[in-house]
Amino acid sequence: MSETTRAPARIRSLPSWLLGRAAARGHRLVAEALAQVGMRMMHHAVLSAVAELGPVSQADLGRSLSIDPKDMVAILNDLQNDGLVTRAPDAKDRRKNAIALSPSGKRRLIQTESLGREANDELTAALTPAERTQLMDLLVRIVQQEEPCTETGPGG
Amino acid sequence: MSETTRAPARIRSLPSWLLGRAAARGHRLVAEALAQVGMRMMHHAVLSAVAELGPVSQADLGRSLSIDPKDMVAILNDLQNDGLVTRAPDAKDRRKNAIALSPSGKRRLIQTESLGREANDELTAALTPAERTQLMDLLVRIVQQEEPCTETGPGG
DNA sequence: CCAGGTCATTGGGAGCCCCAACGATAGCGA
DNA sequence: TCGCTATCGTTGGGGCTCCCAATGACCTGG
Repeated sequence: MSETTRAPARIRSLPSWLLGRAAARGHRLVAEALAQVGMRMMHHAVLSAVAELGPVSQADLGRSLSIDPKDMVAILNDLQNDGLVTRAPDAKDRRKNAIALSPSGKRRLIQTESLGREANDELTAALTPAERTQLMDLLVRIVQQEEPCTETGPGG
Repeated sequence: MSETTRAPARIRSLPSWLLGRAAARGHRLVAEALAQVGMRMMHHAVLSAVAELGPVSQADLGRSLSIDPKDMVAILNDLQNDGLVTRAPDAKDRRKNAIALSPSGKRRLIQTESLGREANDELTAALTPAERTQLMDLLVRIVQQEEPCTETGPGG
């Protein structure tokens, strides 16, 4: 078979298709890396978000990361069972849960951030640092199309 | 509302995350567009690939598009039921099915290609044509990392 | 003929995404 | 105070993509 099982140019020329393929590879690499510590991409994302946003409700967490509330429950159950986050009722608003990072969570986050970086380095191995920056810029502009603003005041 | 439901910078800085978000938006846009003719992204991809590769086996199709054989069966069942492709046993190799485009499929493909283009234009609306080209180039290089060769000999 | 590989098909399952509903709570106006 | 509306966490169902395994039919090489 000199046959090119090669790829249809018409499909390949669609950004949506390439994005899907590239995202699939990125997900695979990150998932493999995080599996070393028994975590998934979403686990790491939530852990990282909690670290940055401080004690935060599940709803805010979900909006920040575009995670479905249903999935958020499962993720936080996992993280809580592993002692990586605390889930306490918010005194000011008893509907909310205040999600915060535990000491274990801090330590785990250091690991997962390192693993995530490695995986992303491999993902973008074919790119120069400048190209990687360029890629991020382009992707941000694509993604931001669907979250027009939610402008956050600068002085918190 | 000084909504700081804003996004964790640490996660946002990961190419894998941005790729995932961008791909999700791309998939959503394309899926919405193709739903107008009762098709999904994979349907269009297969249809387009069949048009380019001519009569082709399901296995080759799957390898070209990174589609699981299991999913390929379902997709081709749909396309065949809609009369868009023909699925005939290959005379040379009776294991294979020769998938080919029907006249209806040709017409449908024209529609779906148009719809796909529109959706991708919306997806990349924030980008200049040059930036879009740049994005494609970067994505191609990321994706090609995992399909090293399949060398189609030039001098065949 | 036999062994090993490929092909289409079937099955199970994981992970991410979307929609809908529920009880509990908060905020507001009457 | 009583409703009304909205949000929060939770549960349920379902769709789409991707991965792994197995089967019977078929091709190739020995």
